[in-house]
Amino acid sequence: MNTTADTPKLRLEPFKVACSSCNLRELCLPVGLNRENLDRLDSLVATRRQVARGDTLFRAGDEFQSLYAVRTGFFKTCVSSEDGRDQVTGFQMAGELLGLDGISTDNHTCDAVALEDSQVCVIPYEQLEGLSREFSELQHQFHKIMSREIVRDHGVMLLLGSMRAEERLAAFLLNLTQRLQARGFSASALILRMTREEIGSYLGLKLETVSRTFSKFQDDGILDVKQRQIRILDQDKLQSLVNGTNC
Amino acid sequence: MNTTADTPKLRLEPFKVACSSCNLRELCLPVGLNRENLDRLDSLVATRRQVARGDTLFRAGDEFQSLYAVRTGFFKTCVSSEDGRDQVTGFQMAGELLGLDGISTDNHTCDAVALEDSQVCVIPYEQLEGLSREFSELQHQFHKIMSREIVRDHGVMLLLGSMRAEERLAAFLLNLTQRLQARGFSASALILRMTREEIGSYLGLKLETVSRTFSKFQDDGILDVKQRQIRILDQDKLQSLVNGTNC
DNA sequence: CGGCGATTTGATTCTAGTCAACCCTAGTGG
DNA sequence: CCACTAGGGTTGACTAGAATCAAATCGCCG
Repeated sequence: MNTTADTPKLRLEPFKVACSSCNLRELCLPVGLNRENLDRLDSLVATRRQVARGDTLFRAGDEFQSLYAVRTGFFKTCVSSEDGRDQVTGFQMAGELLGLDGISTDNHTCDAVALEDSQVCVIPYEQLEGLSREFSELQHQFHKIMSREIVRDHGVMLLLGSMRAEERLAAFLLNLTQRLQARGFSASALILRMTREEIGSYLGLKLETVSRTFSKFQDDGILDVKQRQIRILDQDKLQSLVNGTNC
Repeated sequence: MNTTADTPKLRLEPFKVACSSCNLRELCLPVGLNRENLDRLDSLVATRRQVARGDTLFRAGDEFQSLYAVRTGFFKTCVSSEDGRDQVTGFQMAGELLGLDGISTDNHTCDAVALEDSQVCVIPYEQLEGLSREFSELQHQFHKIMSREIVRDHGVMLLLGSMRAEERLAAFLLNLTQRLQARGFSASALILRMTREEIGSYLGLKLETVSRTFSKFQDDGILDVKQRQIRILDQDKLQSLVNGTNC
């Protein structure tokens, strides 16, 4: 969950930074594009946007115009029902796309909130459609990203529908560390960017239950928990909670 | 949930039936296509497949090659974790697409099982990508369908993460009748094609809880429940359960 | 230093899960 | 035609796990 977001250097980078030179290009939209096509994508993804911690990138109801690729920082997305209930539907880190929900009705259906000072690449959607008609690699990669989101959501449904609190938290932590590891961070230490309440909302638990479960993992020697700093002491035991291996 | 599936007439239709003459064209992939483009889509969606009740259209792990549009009948999709837990992720009726999950890894990630004798249109995916590069209406409609699936999944996450049993079942029934109504069926009477256990799996409840909740709705005068035949007696009360209006 | 939001922990309640028995209904075969 | 059976469904008694309510503590920021 550490990103380079908090190094002041980033702020001084030129406003335009090309996909072709982005260190996330192996994780983000450009996967599988050759040099020529990368250059064309660059011309599309021309602008960046800073989003300060706590600010929203977009809200439910906002007109949908662009997708956003997280460049640095960390986001949550949440939907809410008429009666005020709300549900965190995901946490997004560098290289992940935000805004796919907006395509269906031309309006966003969830809020995207920055959990730390963040920077996103703005991808005008109409232009993306246009470009992806021109070269199939981009088209295919974009479809894969949408499909992956669907598969991810099904995984969350499995978690919410059939796992107990400990299993949910274990699965959540393993998922986070896996994604962090893919970005070059440690697999065993992380700093949570979200509150217990946000974790709880994502996992379908109350914040007290999240807190208790962290404490239990600490007691069991699985984790070292210091507020939002987490160290995984026993990866195997965590994994076995998800698998149900030792139940 | 009544479709024309059980009229023997259908079986005698020619094997090829065009999207352009399909009565689902306002719900399915062809939305927004003009006549010329419809004809081109027809050439792509050339084959049908019958799936008998209880049979699988595809299984998790199967190679992904095609999407499927439900023409008649009713399906469920379910994912399962390594340890055997499984979760129904959706129920699909006429005009809805199956198989979107497969794009992400070129393998399906869930099982699609027919809950009644069904017929699907086979949409070869590579060809769909090709055609949607050629005309933007198809491309856009396809993207909308994927996005709608993501939005739908977020709704289910909200349901699983924050609703109580009664609210879940009420939301489920309202969603079903809404979709049936869009297909010309009654908004107040339906026949469930799935077992209590399958409903429970979808809603994150045990089958006993589903059964008890049906009974309670019956006692409260909200529903008339005769096995799988449901009649909605008090739509407003059902709606208010979802909204939390009268809690 | 004071205050606030976030977190932890304890005590209690309540919802849904578990286990078990029984009941329908449709389909089977004598 | 009817008894038999199996699978799905209902209901009851009890339990477990998470929610709720409440209080105390921590850590950060002005």
